[in-house]
Formats: sequence, C-alpha cells, structure tokens
Amino acid sequence: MRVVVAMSGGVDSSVAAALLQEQGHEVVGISMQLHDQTEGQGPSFGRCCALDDLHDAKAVAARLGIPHYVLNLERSFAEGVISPFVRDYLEGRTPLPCAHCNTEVKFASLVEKTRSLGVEHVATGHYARKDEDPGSGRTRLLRGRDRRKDQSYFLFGLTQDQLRTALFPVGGLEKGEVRRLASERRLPVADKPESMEICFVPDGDYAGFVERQAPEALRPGPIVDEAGRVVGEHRGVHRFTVGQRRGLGVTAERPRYVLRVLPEAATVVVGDEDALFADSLVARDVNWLSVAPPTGAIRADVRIRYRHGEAPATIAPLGGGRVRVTFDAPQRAVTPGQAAVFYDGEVCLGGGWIE
RNA sequence: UGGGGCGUGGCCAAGCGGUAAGGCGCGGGACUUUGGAUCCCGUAUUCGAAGGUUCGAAUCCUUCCGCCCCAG
Repeated sequence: MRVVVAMSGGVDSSVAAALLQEQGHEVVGISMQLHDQTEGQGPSFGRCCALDDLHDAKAVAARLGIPHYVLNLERSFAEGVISPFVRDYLEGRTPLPCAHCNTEVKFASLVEKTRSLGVEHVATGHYARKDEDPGSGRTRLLRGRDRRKDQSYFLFGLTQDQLRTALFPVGGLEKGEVRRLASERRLPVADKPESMEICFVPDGDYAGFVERQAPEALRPGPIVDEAGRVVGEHRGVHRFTVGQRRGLGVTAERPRYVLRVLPEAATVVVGDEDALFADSLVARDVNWLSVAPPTGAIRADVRIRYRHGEAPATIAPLGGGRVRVTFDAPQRAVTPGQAAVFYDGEVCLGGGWIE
C-alpha cells in the first residue's frame, strides 16, 4: 500500500521510512516546512523544522530511493501550535507544543493534504504502538516498547480516525536498535543527536520568543509569598512555570518555588517545596482515545508531564469534557497547560489539559 | 566624637570559644521531541584591618577603618 512518512530529518523517522520500504510498501517521504525561523535575522539552526533537517530528510530519502516532498504547513503550525503556545504563556499556563503539533499538524493537516495522493497511512517516528481492541473494535494507542523513549504522552489527543491512519514503525523497537538499524543501512543521520528544546525556539530563549510575538507579555509585577508579602519583582508572568526554582532572584533561607501564576494580577506566588504537592487536579477537553468515555469513576495511572513516572489515581467525570483526577499520593508541581494522560497498563486511554 | 546597630564568598545570610549552614547567582555534568522543570557535582583554608587573651577565636578584649539608625 501507499504510505506517507513524515520525515523530520532525525533517526527515528528515517528508520521508519526504511522499514516500511523493506516491508514492500510504496513509501513517499514528506517533510513539513513549519516555521520560518529566520524572522529576518539570517539562517537558523533549529532541530525539527530547520533547513538542515530538511536537507537531512532529503538525503535519507535519496539514500533509500524514495520520493521526497516538502509540504508547507506554516500556517497550520502558526495557528495550531505557535499561537496556543503564546496564549498559554500570556494566560499563566505552561504550554505543551509537541502535543498540539501532533494532533493539529502531523495528524490533521498532513493527513488532509496528502489525502489526494491516495494515501492510506501516515507514518511517523514516534515511540508508540497501536492495536485493535477485540471487544469494541476500537484502535488503541499503546506505549512505545522502549519505556525510556515512550512518546504516547504527546499523542493522547488523536482522534480514532487519526489513530487508525497512523503507523508507528519504530514503536516496537528500542532506541539502541533504531540507531543500529540506521547505521547498518548507512543512513546519513545514524549518529544525529536527540532533539531537545522547542523546535521553533532554537536558541532556547522562549521568553524572548513570546515577547517578540506578544509585546504585551512584558508586564512587570510582584513576586509574593503565600502570605501575600512582596518578596521580589518580575518582568512578566510568561517567564515562570509551576515548580520553577531558578531565575526567581528571590533570596530566602530555603529555596523558593513557583506555586502559582496569576496572570490577571501579574503576580507570581512562591513558597516552600512542600506546598507544591497536590492530591488532585481538574483536566478539561478530555479526549478518550482508546476507550469509550467512562460513565463513572475509573482507576488509572496518570502522567502529569512528559518525564513523570505515572501515579495511580482515580478519574471521575465532571461533565462538559472535564474530569477530576485524584491521586493516591500527592504529586509535585501540577502545572496548568500540561497534559494529564491516563494509562491502563500498556494502553494509553486518553488525556486532558490541566486547568 | 550623646546613644544604639552592623561589617562572613559576586549577592542575601546562619554561626556567637572548638576548627565556616543554607539560599541566590555562577560553572560543569545527567536527563529530554513541552517547559529558564527535575537530578547530581563544584563554588570562602577564611569571616573589614591590626594587635591581644586562649591548647584552640568568625565567635572574648583593645585600637583603627567603613556603613546604618535615633537623637542633637
């Protein structure tokens, strides 16, 4: 069958393309032009959507002898990823751009734009797997076999339809195997480093990025303790995230951590680490992906950030697409804007956005 | 030249006779398809200066230097 592979220029999607080709599929490589990183300031050096990566993807495609196209999805990326990113920071949340990118860009716009090619499946280099629930007939999202690299967290927002279209050729492999397969096949990206940081903020200065996009972010305000005493000042709430310790410029006997960000009052509340622990949270816009929406409370393991060993909890529907997640043991730094993703063993049930 | 307080690493700061906490910041490392997140490691042979007491002082005494506050 005919398969499109979203090629980022990294090892994972490159190996994905190679494996599909070896399985006898008709593979078309597509790279997404997502963001003009130059912003009129010369060449860029970002990771997942920079020119270098486009060249790498093209080189891999040439090596494999598959066609390769570049699709301009800048508008979709700007609307689906960058604007929510900026808005989240302005409104005191901490964004999770990779999750939006997957749902809005990779599995929405890309699928739509390639439909005319008569494509049945879109493959990516994600460390995730899927299967079919024999009972319900639903396609289920599963963790990647390599627990250390599992990326199902970023995919919780897919629709059934998108998941059915998706292929994850490296999801059943360990990272080391992927590297080995890449070098065996002499793929030019075999030794390319892991991607880090936000792809559209290659210099890591995400605060500066927000300020360029939304100058109103530069709104100074007080840093206060839990009793309301002013203990410092800041240049804008977008520079803070719950649990943050560094960069506060506040001196105290013990380290101070950001407990809350109050955008209306332009106020950042800090306190002891103990105060960071919460035993429940509310998530909105919940997407039940692998199972039908439950009618009553269920038990699940919940992840509240990408690098979080999930915690056992009870999930109770609140109506209106919201749920309350109550942990068996309090969790550190529950952060609005991040995703709460629910697991039952290997199955990623779905997830929602922390309020 | 009446009274009181204070001078500890770049900054904030504990210690008040037993051989320099902690925080901020900074540097390095680990981790990583979100987050100035988290996690490690490092960061004053020395406590404003000089003498003295003591087995031993940043801690006690003396003098000097420099700040600050209340009075005049």
